[in-house]
Amino acid sequence: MAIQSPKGTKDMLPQDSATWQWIEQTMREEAALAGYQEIRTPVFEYTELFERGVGDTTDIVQKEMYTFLDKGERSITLKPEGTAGAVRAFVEGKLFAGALPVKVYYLNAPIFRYENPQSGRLREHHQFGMECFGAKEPTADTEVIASILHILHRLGLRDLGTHINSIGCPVCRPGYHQALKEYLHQHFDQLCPVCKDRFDKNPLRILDCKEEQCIRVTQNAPLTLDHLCEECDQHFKSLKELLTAQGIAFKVNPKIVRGLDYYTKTVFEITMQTSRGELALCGGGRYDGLIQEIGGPAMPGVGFGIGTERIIMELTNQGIPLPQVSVSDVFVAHLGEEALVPAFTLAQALRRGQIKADSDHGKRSLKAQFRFADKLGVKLMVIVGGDEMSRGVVKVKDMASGEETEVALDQAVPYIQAKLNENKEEARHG
RNA sequence: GUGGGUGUAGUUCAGUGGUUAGAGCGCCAGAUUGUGGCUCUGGAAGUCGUGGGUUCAACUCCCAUCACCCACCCCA
Repeated sequence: MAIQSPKGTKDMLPQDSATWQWIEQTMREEAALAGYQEIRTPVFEYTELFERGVGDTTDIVQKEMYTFLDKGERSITLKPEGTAGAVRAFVEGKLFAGALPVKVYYLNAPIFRYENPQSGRLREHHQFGMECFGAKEPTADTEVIASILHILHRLGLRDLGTHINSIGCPVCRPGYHQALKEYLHQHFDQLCPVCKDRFDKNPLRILDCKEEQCIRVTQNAPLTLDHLCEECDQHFKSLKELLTAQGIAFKVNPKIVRGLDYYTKTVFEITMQTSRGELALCGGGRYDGLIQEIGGPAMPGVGFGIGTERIIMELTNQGIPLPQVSVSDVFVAHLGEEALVPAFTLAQALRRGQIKADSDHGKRSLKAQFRFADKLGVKLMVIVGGDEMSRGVVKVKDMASGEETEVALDQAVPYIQAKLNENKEEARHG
């Protein structure tokens, strides 16, 4: 049996590369417009980074990390999310000492979580993320939300849900936890077994449970929004105003909790509709305590991560046409073995002339070369045959019109350049 | 971790115990002796996931096992 890719991983095959590159290009451009620069951090980090950053009571840390000991007995973990690594690099690179805020993005960083794969869920997936370090104002929250929505809009996606919430800060959270636990305690018997377990460890997570019995209990549970301190309340109000002023439609969803412990104040999700309900495309929020937790100065931050595979899933769901790129614009066919090298040489010359050109490496029949070239989607076919070679010419055939022209071999490159430009012009005006 | 489904040609799939396991698409060739798409004709291509069992006979029934897909939980 042939070796397969590991469970939950997926190859990006050549037929998908144009789609990925198009998405990446859009992300780069939109991030640059907002003043974000690229950052790349290692695929693996010391496990402690995620235990401290993401939080050791979260599902991610407790059961979903790819953790192993390296040969030096150090505990290593493959990135289960993008923010902690970016924050670590920000602190280690002492970027906090320079001009603030520092705004960075990471492009399709591989993210690993040990889960059972299914539709829209992989063990390795890729995330684009934007992080703004050193700005506590809600304009920063608005900026990152607006950027990702612009990206999704430019890709052609519509009807996505933007959900926001505020989960408070270390000032207001203890009071909220107490209120929530008091409430849940009265209905403890009605909770699902998993949530009974969560009660002590992470009561906030119970709000996110989808078990019917728990939804019934949590319907009337106290909300973080009703227990915000003055500062958090103002921040959230201001965020809502800013979003509205930017023309961004959103819904306040007081049940959004997020699966990472570092969030403070703003949390948000951008969701898509699937046959099985809503699925998060993008998740993010504010993390005003994280930079300090990781050993940096007390400094606020806000950002998000978005899964590229899920973007592609949604592009497909919405039937949005994906970019098709012709592999080659010109194919140089040889006729007879003696023409093989001259055809190859001409293809090389075309490439030096900035033309995407290809030729046959084998001894295929002219017909087979035509069929192959047709599948590549070439615009022009060049035929190098014995008859033409003896007269120092080649034939150039326009694949769309079928029209054939004889061209002197030493004029072939400029002729083809001109011909392709002409076609391009026609396409633009037609 | 728990439950459901599916494994047959390169691929998508048909095939409910009985000759030599089929089809569409793809691939190769011919019709067109130097020309693609459309059409027609022909051809190559299979350890029927793997291991065991029942049977005169197994792709088909039974058991085990592996892989993949889907769902729950949680998330991107």
